[in-house]
Amino acid sequence: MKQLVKERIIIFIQQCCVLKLSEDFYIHAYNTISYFCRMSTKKVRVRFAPSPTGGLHLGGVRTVLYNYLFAKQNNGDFIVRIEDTDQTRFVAGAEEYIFKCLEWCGLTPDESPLHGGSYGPYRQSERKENYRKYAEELVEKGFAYYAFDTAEELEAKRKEIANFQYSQHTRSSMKNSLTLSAAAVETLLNNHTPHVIRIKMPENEHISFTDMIRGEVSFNSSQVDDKVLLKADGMPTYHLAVVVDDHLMQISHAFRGEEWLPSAPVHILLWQYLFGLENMPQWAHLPLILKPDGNGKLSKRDGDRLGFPVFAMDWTDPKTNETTTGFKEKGFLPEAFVNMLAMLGWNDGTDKEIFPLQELVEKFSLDRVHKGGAKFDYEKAKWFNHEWIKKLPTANLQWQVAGLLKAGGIQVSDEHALEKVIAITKERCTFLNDFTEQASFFFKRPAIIDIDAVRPKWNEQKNLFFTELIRTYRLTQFWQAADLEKDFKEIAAVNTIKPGELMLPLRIMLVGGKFGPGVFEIAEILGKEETVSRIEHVLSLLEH
RNA sequence: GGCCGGUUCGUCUAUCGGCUAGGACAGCCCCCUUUCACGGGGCAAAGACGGGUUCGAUUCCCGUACCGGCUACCA
Repeated sequence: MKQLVKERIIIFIQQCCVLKLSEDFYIHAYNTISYFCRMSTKKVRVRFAPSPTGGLHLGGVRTVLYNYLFAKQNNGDFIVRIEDTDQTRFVAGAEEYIFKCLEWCGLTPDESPLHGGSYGPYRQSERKENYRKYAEELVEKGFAYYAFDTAEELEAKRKEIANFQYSQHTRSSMKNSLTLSAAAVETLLNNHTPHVIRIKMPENEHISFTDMIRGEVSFNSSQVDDKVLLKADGMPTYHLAVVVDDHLMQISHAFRGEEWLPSAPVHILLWQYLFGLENMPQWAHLPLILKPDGNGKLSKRDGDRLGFPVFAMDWTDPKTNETTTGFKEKGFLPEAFVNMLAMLGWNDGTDKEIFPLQELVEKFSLDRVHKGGAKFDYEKAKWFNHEWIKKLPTANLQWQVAGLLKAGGIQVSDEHALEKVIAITKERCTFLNDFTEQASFFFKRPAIIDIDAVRPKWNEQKNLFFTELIRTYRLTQFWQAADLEKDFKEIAAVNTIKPGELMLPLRIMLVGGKFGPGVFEIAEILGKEETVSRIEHVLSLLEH
């Protein structure tokens, strides 16, 4: 059935050609129709292809996210392929780190070096043998050539000619299989002379494709240089590797950052030469995430400079031993981090901003992804986190807060109390780490008491009030916030002191500082003994 | 410089030719709250510019400006 439709479409296209419609029309119609043909037949397979050279940038995580959302929405596979073709940039631990970040975000790959799959290996360094034959096939077909120029020679050229590019305009003056005799090339090759394989960009050819986000994008091949496909060390460059592996791994849709747009014509040509355009994945070039101030791509340095994380998790550079704080360690919830990233360049068309991952899977659509880059707004990121802390059920926060308190030397034994504490403090926590300040005093008498907030206005009358309060609290049968407040106000009235004069002292006695939830709610959770004891303690401090 | 892409409040964005241009973050003010928050209400704040097309352009087209990306045997 599908085959039949396909054949009819081809006939239609041929008729269009007979009608002498413009070439652009033909190309566009072909792209569109072949896209639909593939959509109906091919399983959705997407890939995130990071280069393990350091911390995982938030832009990278967003690319992962969009890949993931698209795959899951279409019952497809999400693959992680490690692009480690540059051996000079190998960084120990970077790969493991990437997977830890993905795990934290809850974006689990279906296939990867860690998760397995039937299209492995998933590290390009382990697929080295694959690439040379494709590069040589291109040479044989006349679409590529050997180049023997040394690094020094190239550097000299660049010095000599401003904006030098190895291209159809300059290749005739270089040392390559197009300028050298066949015998000379043969000799050089036999002598294992270091060489690369470069694509031979055709002259004045119109190259275009339909980007899922930007629509039709076109280039003229004369403007594109002869990119290296296979390096002297036998490793492929990104250009060759991405095409070969996307083909071998049956990738149906390829998402990547906008910075790749200029090299798209190289990839398209490679697809055309090697595997056929009809098998090429659909491209989507994602908008960039920009610096909040000034301009340009957001970088790790901007985070350092402006005081916010850029990496998903803490990253320690193995060379300098320097650690860069990540969103996780800063106190972000993965739900909030993912939600925030999703909204940086996408929306569902309504005013809704808070989305759990599952809902993103359902609602995500590429045609609602923005074309323009977005400046990163840390304030908004914090807002997302705050919203998620408030939204998440207490139970989901409990173990994390317990961990935080434990790190601060507080072992929580009363789970029920912790639950109550989280419930009444979470609205004032922007970061998970804020729970340390907001919750600690419930379980441990405050080490620092802001006595100066009380002392200036302290007097004997107040002293008597609190003494009486202690007496009353000791005797009370009901230890509920409402009752405690009632008793408090009654005693205040009898002593003719405004409750307002006494609330802050009580807060300081129980909390240590001017923060926290309602003071009687705090007392309720602290319990009779602890509340009375803390009041007595501060009272004794005030006597001196 | 060349090529490619982009351009709505300070920021993220809505609008798929009818706009008194909506929402959110941040800012400011008020209410609630005898802490800090949460919450509620309000204020201020935008279509880069110039041409077309159209009864009507933020929306479509073309220029210009500006911003960004790329221009490595890095990804």
